[in-house]
Amino acid sequence: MRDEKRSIRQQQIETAAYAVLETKGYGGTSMAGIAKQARASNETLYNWYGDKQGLFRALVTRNAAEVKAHLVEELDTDHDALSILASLGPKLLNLLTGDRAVALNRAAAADHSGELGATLSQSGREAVFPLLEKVLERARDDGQLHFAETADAVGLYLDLLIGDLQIRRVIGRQPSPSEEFCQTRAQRAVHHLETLLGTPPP
Amino acid sequence: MRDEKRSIRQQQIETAAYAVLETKGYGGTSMAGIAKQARASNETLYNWYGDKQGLFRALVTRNAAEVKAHLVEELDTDHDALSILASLGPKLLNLLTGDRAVALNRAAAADHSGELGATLSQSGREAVFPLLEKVLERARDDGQLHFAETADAVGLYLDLLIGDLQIRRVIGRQPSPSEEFCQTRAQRAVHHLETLLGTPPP
DNA sequence: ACATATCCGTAATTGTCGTTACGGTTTCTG
DNA sequence: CAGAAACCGTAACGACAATTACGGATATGT
Repeated sequence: MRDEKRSIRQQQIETAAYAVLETKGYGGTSMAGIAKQARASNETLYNWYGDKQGLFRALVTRNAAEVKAHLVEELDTDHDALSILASLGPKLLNLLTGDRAVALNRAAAADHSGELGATLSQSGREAVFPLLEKVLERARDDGQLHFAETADAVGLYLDLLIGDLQIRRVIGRQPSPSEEFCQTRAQRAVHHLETLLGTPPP
Repeated sequence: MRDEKRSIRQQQIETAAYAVLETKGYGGTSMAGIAKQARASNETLYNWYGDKQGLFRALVTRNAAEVKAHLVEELDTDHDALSILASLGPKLLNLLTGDRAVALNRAAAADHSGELGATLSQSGREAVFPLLEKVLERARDDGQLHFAETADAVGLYLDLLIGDLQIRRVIGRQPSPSEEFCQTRAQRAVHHLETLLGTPPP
């Protein structure tokens, strides 16, 4: 009962942190600003998260957990592999180029210690990667795709899906993509993947 | 004679700025730090560049000019289009993921005004794009590639070439790629482009 | 209801940054 | 060579951020 309240409050604080981050940018985000936005006190922020970096670490890890949960949900079906990719791709693309992910990437870019970047990557790309490996290997078992190195195939898929969209989002040169855009782009990625890996090498 | 000295001094100052930027990160880069590293005075920095943003704008535009110069040099040959891509790709990839470009992208990510990002993109991707369009259209004229929308083809090439390498570099999760890595990755991009666009649609 | 731990609002502390100002020195110009 | 202009080194100023501290309010457990 006690813990639930705290958990709710943390959600509120982290939501407030995103709000400040998305409107004022990383440089303009201060602990005091987050506290005011959340109607919380400085003391609470420091008691709960230790320091500024700790707060952002919490944002990153929680976000990553949510991303992974979304994807695992999609994965635990017995649909055929390529149709899994078709439904998973848009969701993944949407998550990776959404406002929250972009704000976190900006924070990681500004963090010279590299810790945020490491956390973001470990719980982002490096958590999604093995899931995609499973999907693509299932596709290979079904004879839909042919490749030798699973990691290369996953890398190719991610290149086709994400491309340089994320970096362009991060430097502010690309608006948040629409749902349809993610749809068509994910379809294109699967289509190209089929063309490139659909026929066995001689 | 006066201008030459100033130009040399500006080079030194901007080199110093990169040095600080690459070792201390964007957040740790101050005007005073750059001045000290360049053995210049604060006053000179402000007289020449106006303010901090002006200095970074100068870095971005000068960097972009150099990138474009490198590429145009490559382009003004009469080699066949795909072999131009083969020699241009590694160079482009090297420039985009090199330490300087990464530092600038981090600066752009931290700049909430979006101005640096706009300048970086306009003089980077948006300057390279038309050059690549010319190359791909030459390939189409020669019957090597087939596509309807030139912009889509260029986008596909860039996705295959760059992928999410840049964003991973920017968040500190990917070391600066080696020359050979850029070579093989660029070759892979051309190879896949040929597979995807090499045969005319029905 | 009471004692206690927690939280809010606010202020203090300390440090840094962007920007401006200034005396001394070097460099150009005529 | 004299005067002017530009540049260096350093300091000053105001703003703001991270972090800590504290009194009053609020919720918690008994």
